[in-house]
Amino acid sequence: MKLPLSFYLRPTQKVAKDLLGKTLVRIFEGQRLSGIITEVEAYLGLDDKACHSYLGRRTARTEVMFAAGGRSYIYFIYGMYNCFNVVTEKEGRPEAVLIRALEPVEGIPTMQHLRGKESLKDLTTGPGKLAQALALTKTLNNVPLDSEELFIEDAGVRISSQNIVRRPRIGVGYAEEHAELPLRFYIGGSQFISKL
DNA sequence: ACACAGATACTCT
DNA sequence: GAGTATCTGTGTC
Repeated sequence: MKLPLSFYLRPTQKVAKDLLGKTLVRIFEGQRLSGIITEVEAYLGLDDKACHSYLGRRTARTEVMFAAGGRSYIYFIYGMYNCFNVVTEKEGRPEAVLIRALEPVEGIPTMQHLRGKESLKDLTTGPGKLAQALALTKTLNNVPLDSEELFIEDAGVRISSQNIVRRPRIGVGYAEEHAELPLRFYIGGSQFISKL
């Protein structure tokens, strides 16, 4: 079943861990494209130098993060890729979870076409890759995650906390003393991780 | 198995 | 104008 919006109105690190094993679903041209979430990163708002909303930076781009949890935050990066996040916490607390990798489940041929790649392992193992595979673009920024075209389901997969690996986040070297915080979470042993 | 450069355009200073 | 929560192809060991 679809996760209720209340799922997202909780501390960001809890939401991040609880997202592992859930199924991200995108309805694209009437077809279900989906995958099990295997890797995420938490971005902790005002006090987090790696976060776009650090110190309350409020711009056209970051505006979504200030809304109540349960919306999509999709931003464009490196002139080529999109990254998909879920906004967490209550209104006014600009925090989010970046979805970094999926295990592809439904609509694999369509994902292969959207990516221009065959290999299952190259389909959704990275934030830019999975956004491309699920056709997550600017038009899906700031939509509620109980909408028709984009939502997250609980398919009953349970990940024990013993099987969750915590590591520093990827690509946030600019964040100085916050760069090494262990805010990246992934399913131990999964083949569908962006990097080990 | 790494390591590095180039692509490419939006966002904010 | 500078920097970017990335990916890919190419080169070298």
